Amino acid sequence: MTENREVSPAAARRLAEMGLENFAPYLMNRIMGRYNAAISAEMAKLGLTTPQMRSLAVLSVIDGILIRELAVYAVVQQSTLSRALDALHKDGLVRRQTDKTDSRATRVFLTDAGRDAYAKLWPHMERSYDAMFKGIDEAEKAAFTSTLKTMLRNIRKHDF
Amino acid sequence: MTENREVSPAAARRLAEMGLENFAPYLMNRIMGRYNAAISAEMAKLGLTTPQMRSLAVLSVIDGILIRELAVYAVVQQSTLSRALDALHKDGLVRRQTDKTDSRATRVFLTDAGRDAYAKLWPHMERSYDAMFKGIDEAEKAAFTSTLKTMLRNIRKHDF
DNA sequence: GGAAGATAATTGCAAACGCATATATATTTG
DNA sequence: CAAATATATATGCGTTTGCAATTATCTTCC
Repeated sequence: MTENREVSPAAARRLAEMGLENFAPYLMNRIMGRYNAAISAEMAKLGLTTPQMRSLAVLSVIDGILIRELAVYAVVQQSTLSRALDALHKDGLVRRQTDKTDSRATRVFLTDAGRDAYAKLWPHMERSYDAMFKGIDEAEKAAFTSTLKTMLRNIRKHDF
Repeated sequence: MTENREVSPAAARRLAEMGLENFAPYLMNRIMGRYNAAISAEMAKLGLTTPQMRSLAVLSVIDGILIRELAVYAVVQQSTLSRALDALHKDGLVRRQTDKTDSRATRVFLTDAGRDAYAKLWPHMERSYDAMFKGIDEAEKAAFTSTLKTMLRNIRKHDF
């Protein structure tokens, strides 16, 4: 059970040897592909794009966040986010406000209408979330989420 | 219409209550966002897009796969894949071949040059993979991957 | 304290994407 | 067995995306 071997280490195998179905990034892309497609199909009915719905979701947790931080949390490019916020603002769902101590920066806030839109959106996110974990007990789910947190800490470029 | 629930179950909480950092889809999107960005930055240097590199990776495991199956494995839309294969073919990395028993369908094969391209590509994928799991022991990694497999079975629309 | 460099957000533009449709072939059905 | 329906892939076209450049402000450092 040693981790280091003289020849190629356990992890250093080719994809074909370990099999696609044992390669976590492949599985995660497959799963998130489905999850995101399901959500965005629902969102399209409400007239929201993925960056828009992610912005609303993040803002429901951290209101008044800086745009550059929102881009990280929502996992969208800042230029894309900028345009998504334009659309959300035009629909009256968010408002932008220049930061008090740094006038280059902008904070984004949900309006009441934005909170209503999020309230419509969340049940869909929750349904997909529950579908993902169907048949997985709380202990396994907790362990899984804990591993995810470690992984995010491993590869993130920001402190959050 | 499914199981009738008198009150909201434990999972039926709003995002703000559970916190973004405990919401698995958020964590997975963050992690895969970084993973995919890291890989695609490397791939750009080799002149490959994400659909192209995913096609090569899948073909390294399942050569001669049907295009519609490849689209599922690579998690790309079929129209996008069709164009990605055009590019790969133009570069001599894959070849298309009409299926023997169904002349509507096309199978895709790696050429020798395609296999070489994949050989250059894999070390980058592997490095990111190892980075993700840094500090996570084999048992935890195995449990995590096992949960992923269950999740994929839960939400996939195909038998593979 | 002012020039040089860093950072925040936006925007122009070309490339990539996805939906809907087209084309060809298979399968089902009356 | 011909017509209707389904499936596999490709493509036309409008939308979205991402890179790079822009504008504005802040920070550093000589």
